[in-house]
Amino acid sequence: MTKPALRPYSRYSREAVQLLGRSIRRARIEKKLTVAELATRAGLSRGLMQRIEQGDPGCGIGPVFETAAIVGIRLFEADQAGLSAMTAANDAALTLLPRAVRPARPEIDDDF
Amino acid sequence: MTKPALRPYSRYSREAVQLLGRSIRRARIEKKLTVAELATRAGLSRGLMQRIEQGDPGCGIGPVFETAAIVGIRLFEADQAGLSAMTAANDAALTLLPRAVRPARPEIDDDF
DNA sequence: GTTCCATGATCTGTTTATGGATCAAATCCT
DNA sequence: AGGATTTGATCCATAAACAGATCATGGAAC
Repeated sequence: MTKPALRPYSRYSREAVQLLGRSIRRARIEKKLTVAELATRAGLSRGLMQRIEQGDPGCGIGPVFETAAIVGIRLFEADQAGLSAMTAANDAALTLLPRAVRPARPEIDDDF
Repeated sequence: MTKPALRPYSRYSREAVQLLGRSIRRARIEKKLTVAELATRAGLSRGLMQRIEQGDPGCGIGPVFETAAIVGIRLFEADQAGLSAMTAANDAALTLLPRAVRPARPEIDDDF
């Protein structure tokens, strides 16, 4: 009896998390780093490091991104400057949008 | 007295998490979705949805990636097929690497 | 083959995230 | 401006993540 998933993640996001984890593992091995070594560098436990590499969706996004950065994986295909630029652009776009959303009426069709 | 961060995240990973969160927010508003609506679709609470958009590194990577996917943000700039391809390529590369890492000797230089 | 060590898995206790409710403030629409 | 509602923030109870230790297995180097 396999444990049912607590949350029904979509295939896309599940695969994305796993890809990131396995990419970290690959980069770690190529750099000849031990799981324990990488965990220490990232400031987390070996157990968590293993879960990250296995693609556990329950892992905090902070620790995952941190280890990815340490082994040299670029997020959003951008370096530090690139991230700042994207952030600025995104924030600029946000100022042009309404702050609160008024959901479109479901268009009730109740006269028949 | 401000609360010291539990974990010292690098600027890069911190900014990456924030960028993802604010990108989700932007996409959500552009799609005219309410925080509550998006939370429901993703199967999580409104409170967590807010933290995700604020770039809280403590949020699970699963919920974050899931909401990103729902609002149409592509992870690793790849669609479903792209993710599968990248996963396959990565796994192939992994088979060529040693499974266990033997850390390089510190190269002790003790004869002088 | 033998030895050493990395890895995988499991357990326990503590910390933290998360859900759900609530309230005030901000904002959108008429 | 007025009314409705989204949003932001906070609180509490519970579930889950995380750290740390331990044991068994398997791979790497010799």
